Amino acid sequence: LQAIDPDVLLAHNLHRFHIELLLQRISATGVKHWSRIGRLRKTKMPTSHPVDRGAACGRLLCDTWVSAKELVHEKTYTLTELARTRLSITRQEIDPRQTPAKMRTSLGLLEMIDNACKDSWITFELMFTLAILPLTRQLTELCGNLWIRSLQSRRAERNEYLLLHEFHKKKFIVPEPYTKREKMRLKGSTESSSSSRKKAQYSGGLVLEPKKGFYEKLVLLLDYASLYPSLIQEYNICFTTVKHWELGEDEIPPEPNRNTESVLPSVIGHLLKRRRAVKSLLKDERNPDLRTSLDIRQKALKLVANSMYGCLGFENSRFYCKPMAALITALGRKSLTTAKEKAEMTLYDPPVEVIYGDTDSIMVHTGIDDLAKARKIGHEIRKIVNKPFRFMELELDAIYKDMLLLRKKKYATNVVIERDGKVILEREVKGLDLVRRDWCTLSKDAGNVLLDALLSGQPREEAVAKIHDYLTDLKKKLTANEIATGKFIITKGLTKDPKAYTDAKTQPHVQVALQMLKEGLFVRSGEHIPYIIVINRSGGTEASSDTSLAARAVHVSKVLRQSEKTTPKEKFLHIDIEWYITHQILPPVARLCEPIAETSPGQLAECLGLDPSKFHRTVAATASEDIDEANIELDRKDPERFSDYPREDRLPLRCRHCQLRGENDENETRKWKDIFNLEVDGAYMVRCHNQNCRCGNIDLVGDNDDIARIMNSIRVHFRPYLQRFYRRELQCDDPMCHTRTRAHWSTKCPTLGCQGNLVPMYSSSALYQQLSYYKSLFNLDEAEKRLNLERTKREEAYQIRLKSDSKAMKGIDLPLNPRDGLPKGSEKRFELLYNFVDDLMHTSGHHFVNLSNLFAFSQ
DNA sequence: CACTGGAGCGC
DNA sequence: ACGCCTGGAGGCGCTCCAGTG
Repeated sequence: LQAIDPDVLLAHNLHRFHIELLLQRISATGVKHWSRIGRLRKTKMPTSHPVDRGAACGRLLCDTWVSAKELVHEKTYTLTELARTRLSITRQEIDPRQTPAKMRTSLGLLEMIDNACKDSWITFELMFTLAILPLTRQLTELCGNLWIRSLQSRRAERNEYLLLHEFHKKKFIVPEPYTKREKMRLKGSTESSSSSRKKAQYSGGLVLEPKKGFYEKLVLLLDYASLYPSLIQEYNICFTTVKHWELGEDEIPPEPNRNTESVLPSVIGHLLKRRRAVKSLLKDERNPDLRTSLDIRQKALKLVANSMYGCLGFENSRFYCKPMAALITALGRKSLTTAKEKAEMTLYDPPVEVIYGDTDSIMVHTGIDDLAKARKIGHEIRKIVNKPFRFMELELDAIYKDMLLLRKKKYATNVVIERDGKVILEREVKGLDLVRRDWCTLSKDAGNVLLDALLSGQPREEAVAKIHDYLTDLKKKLTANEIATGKFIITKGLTKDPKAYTDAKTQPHVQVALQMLKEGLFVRSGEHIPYIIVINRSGGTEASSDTSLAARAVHVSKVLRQSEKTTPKEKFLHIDIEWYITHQILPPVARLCEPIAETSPGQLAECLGLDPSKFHRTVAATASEDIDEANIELDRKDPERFSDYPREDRLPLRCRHCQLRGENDENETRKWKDIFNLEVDGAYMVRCHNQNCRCGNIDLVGDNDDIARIMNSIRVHFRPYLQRFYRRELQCDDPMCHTRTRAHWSTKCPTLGCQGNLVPMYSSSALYQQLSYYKSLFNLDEAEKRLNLERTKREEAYQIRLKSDSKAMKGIDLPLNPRDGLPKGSEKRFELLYNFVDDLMHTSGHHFVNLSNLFAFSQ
């Protein structure tokens, strides 16, 4: 070191391992001048945190482990894995326990040296591939902090320095950071709770309720470019404009005055402006070296701009400001909501639908296949949303050919990419089990096969058949032991040192880590443990679930090694195939197939050779679509819920004069639906549609005779529902079991071997639903509200179009008020009918009957 | 069944 | 004024699992 005097020290895990190791060996072997590791003459060797204590000051410390974690997303960050994914190099690993043996022979020693050299080169290449030095240098130049700190990826400190310089330049006095004692006092002796993540301090981004399902028409992805930075600019959010010092706890500050430009928005604006400039340079640059360096510049500018918000919410930051962070997220939620509303306000045929959205994006189902048309819709929505903003910009980010939307933050799509006039599809999977490292490869393979089948564009039946075949075949291979051991590996990360876990005995990866420690291996927080679940070794001959899961987890190397040398002691390790099928394959597979009507968890389980009756509820319980009692109150407030009420449950009425009714004929039905659903053309709801009717297209609710007749119709129509309810028949909720019974002493299915639960075939809530439907037919107040809402929506949409588009839509229909078309006295009669149904509901008391409460005594 | 800690995603 | 010691560095939202009482 003294001779070379390097500027940079480089290693994988340098910060947490090599420096400490070097110092330790120096002191153990008594090497003099330890401080030559750095460039300052120091007398005392630091006892802990040598990097922070400046043991190597004067040199840059580049740790590829730290940098890779910040710069790229990987499953694990071992040198081996990074070499594989980033450099396509297969790195040879040496078990540290083999080291002493290798050191004893010259061949072994040579092997070790060779290995160490190769590792050095790999690390070196990795550093260049990730462009660690140029990028951190850019960040440092931007923010004015120390380069070595950028290499430690301390984002909060970077932001701190950027703001310090900026405020200093503008002659502001900046806040002193809190001392440790002050922090303690502020927190009011809140216990340290070192474990995992704290509870959220304020609310964050909005996630729209996904309309789950499988979409086969084009879906648009629209999102705000750099939402939080542009919000800061748009609303002039700054330490000087947000009155954060006047607020109570958990109060969201009012929007600041937008007419001045304050420090923070100008800093952000500056960053974004520079980035745009660099990007435009990049566009025309042909020299590949300059291109990479420009690309790094723009990436650094983006990183800094994007991390500003995060640091406002970071308690230990000098510029910590919870109210500002809370205001930014609140405005973000508002922006997302307005984007959604404006998108739905458009008038397309078929109407577009916002099916999902997360924080800064909305996904719009167009219902069409025409790419050009869909793109046009996207740009129109974009225009409408962006209209009022100065800085914020909604962009059409992608178009999906089809989409499987399972839950919040969990979906798979085929992205449409146009290259040289040709359309290519690219799979994108977000949040599903198969992108998570805590599922074994076997499980992910299955997931991928399923997605391939479902998103292939082939008919559903074929796809489902393929899936069933695949699972059946998989089961066969599993029982025949034809699957490689590697496919069973599950990986989990340690968030703290293995010994620090309070519930160590329930966590497989912690158990394995503890075992590794016992065997003299080096394991600590941040590492990822690969393990396999085996059959209980303590001699259990039958069920493998005798022992807890954690106790049956074994490190991969143990299982792998036993296949090489077959010592009888280690042959005890049998992979628990049954557990893998029931816990690693079936649940993710069942979740993927949830929106697919052509199959069911029971059928999937059967393919895997399992008793289907045991797995009817493998899909998360929340997936239940039953309307439970608690939701009734909520449902009542939603007048639109009857717009697609099943045809067979709708009330058929005849016109007194022409006997027109619309039960069978498609067109007629549609008309009648319009009549009774008080839809957009509300004025027609009480009129006969028969052009030649002698009623003269007047009203169906014309006089008291009509009232009596309609009441009677309702009574007659309702009777079968009531009877069905009182029959109290129960059926098994397992789709494979067809048991029906009137037994009510137990909720368990009486059929032998079936694990299902009995549920009412016609529940009290279904009955309530039916009554609510009748009611909705005659609720003029609700109808009026809805039509008014629709009217304002259309008017606004019209205005927007008028402004944004010179040739505005012609003949835009504004909905009428339902009361406008009512003949004299009809309003009164509607009220009578409404009250009639209301009475029916109350007198019969069906609106809150709960079967399980009713029969609770008998359980 | 409700609840918790832990993990690992999405944005 | 100086020596000595310690400890950790972006946010929240959302499943999903295993275990507990």
